[in-house]
Amino acid sequence: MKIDPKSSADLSAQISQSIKSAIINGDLIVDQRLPSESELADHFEVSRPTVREALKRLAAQSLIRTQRGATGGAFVNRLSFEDAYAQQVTTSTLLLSMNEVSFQTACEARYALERACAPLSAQRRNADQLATMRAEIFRQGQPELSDEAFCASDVAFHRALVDGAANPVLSYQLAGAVEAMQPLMNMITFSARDRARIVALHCQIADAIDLGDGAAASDGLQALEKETLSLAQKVFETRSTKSPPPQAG
Amino acid sequence: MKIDPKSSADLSAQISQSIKSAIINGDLIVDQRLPSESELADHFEVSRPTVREALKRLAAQSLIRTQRGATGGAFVNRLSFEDAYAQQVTTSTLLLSMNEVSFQTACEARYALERACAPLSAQRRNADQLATMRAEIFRQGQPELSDEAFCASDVAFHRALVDGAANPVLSYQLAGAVEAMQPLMNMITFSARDRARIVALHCQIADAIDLGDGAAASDGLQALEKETLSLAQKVFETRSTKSPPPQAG
DNA sequence: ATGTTTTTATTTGTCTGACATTTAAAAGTC
DNA sequence: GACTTTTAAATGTCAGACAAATAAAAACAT
Repeated sequence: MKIDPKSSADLSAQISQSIKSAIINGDLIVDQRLPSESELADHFEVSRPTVREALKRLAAQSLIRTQRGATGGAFVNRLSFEDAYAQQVTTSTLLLSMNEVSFQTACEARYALERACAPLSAQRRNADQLATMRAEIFRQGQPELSDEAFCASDVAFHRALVDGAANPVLSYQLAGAVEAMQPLMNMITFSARDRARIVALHCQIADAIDLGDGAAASDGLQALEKETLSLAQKVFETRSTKSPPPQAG
Repeated sequence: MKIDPKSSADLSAQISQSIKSAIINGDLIVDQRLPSESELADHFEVSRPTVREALKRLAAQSLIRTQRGATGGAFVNRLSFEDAYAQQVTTSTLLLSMNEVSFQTACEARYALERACAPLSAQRRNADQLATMRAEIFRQGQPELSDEAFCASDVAFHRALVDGAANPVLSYQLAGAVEAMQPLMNMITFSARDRARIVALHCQIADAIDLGDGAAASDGLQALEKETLSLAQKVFETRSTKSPPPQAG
C-alpha cells in the first residue's frame, strides 16, 4: 500500500484510494482492523489530519467504520444491502435532478426494470407481499389523501412488487429506479379520475401477481407506464404554455 | 443549515449530512459555491479540520468539488452519469463479494434486468452497437484468449447490448448488475466447448438485435443464463468435493 | 480465590495556530 | 494598452496538544 509522491492529487484522496483498492482486491477483509491513525500517518509519511481526511472519505462510502477507545480503530465494514440501498436511492435521485433527464427516459427505465421483476414476483408471491400491495391500493383509494402521500403509497406498492421477486440483488438494483422517480411524480397533480385509473391498474397488477401470472402483471405495468406518461405530458404541456419552469415544493 | 449539539454522532458526520440535505432538497444548487472552510467553521462553531473532514466526506460521494486559489472553494458538483456509473460498479461489486450472494441469485438478477433492455435495444439498434457486439464475438472466438480476457469481452458485449437501449438511466442502473458479476465469472474455467456454446448464443442474440427482434434476443439471453448457471454449478460442485473454498486470483 | 473498583494505556475526536501552495485579481511598469 | 509584479484569498498540509471513550490491567476488598 503506497502512494505516488509525484501525483498532483490530494494526499488524502490518494491514501483513501489506496486503502479502497486494498479492500476491493481482498488485501483487507471484512472486520479487519486498519492500523491506527498514527501508524497510517507514519506509513504514508503524512500528518494525522491528512490520514483522518482519507478515513472520512472511506467512512462516507460505508467502506469502514470507526470505534473509539483502547481496542478501537478503523475496521473494514461489511457493506450491507441496507447501506447500499440508501446510497443507490440518493445517487439516483441526484442524477435525475441534476441532469435534465426527461420524464419519459426515467419512466421508461423504471418500467422496463419493473417488468423484469414481474415474472419472478408472480412466481414467488407470498401473503405478506400481497397484503402490502392490497393495503397500499386501499390507501390510494382514500379521497382525502394528498398528492404527495399518494405518490409515496405508489412507491410502496411498487417496492412490494419488486421485493416480491425475493432477490436482494434485484431489489437493490431497482431501488434507485423506483424511488428516484418520486420527486418527478410529486410534480403531478392527480385528479380523482386519474387516481381511479391508476388504482384500477394497480388492482389488475396485484390480481395478476396473486394468480401467479407474470405476463399479465407485465401487461398491467405496461399500461401503467402509458398512463403515467400521458399524465406527465399533460402536466408539462400546461406548465410550458402557462407558467415559468417547474419548481419543486 | 444547523447541527444538533446534543447528538452523539461525529461533528463532521453531522455537518456533511446537513450540507448533503441542503443539496438534495435544492437549497444548494449545482455549481453554487459553499462558504469557505473558515466561514463554515464559524457557522457551525467548530474548527477548520472538522469542517474539512465533513467536506472530504462529501467529496468522496462526488457531491462537491474543490478548487484552490483566490476564487476557489467548494462547489456543488453536477453528479455525472460517469461518476455515478463508477460508484455503482464499485458498490455492487463489494456488495456481492462481502455478502455471500449465491451465483444463482446474482445471475438471475443480471439476466432479468438485461432481458428488460432487449426489446428497447432491438428497437433502437445502431451500427456502432452492432459493430461492437460483432467485434467482441470475434474476439471471444480466438482460442488463445485467456479466461479473464474472455470474461472481460463478455462484459463488453453485454454492455453494448444494454447501451443499445439508448437510455442513460437504464445503462446506469444496469452497470452494477453486469460488471459486478465479472469477479464471479472469473472463477470459472471455460473449456473450448463451453466457449463455443457461449459464442453461439452471443451470435444468436446479436442476430436478433440486428433484426430488431426483441423477443428473440430475450430468448437468447434466457438460454445464456441457463448455460452460465450450469457452467457455474459444474465449477462449484468440483470445488466443494475436491478442494478448499474458492480463492480469487 | 473471587468480585469490585481504580488506574492506566490506547485510540479516536477535536482544537489551535501555523506555513505552503495555488490562483485570480489588483497594482505597477514600460 | 500590454505585460509583469504584487497581493490577497482560498485550499492543502503540518505539528502539537487536549478531551473523551473504552478495554485491559492493576489494585483492592471481601
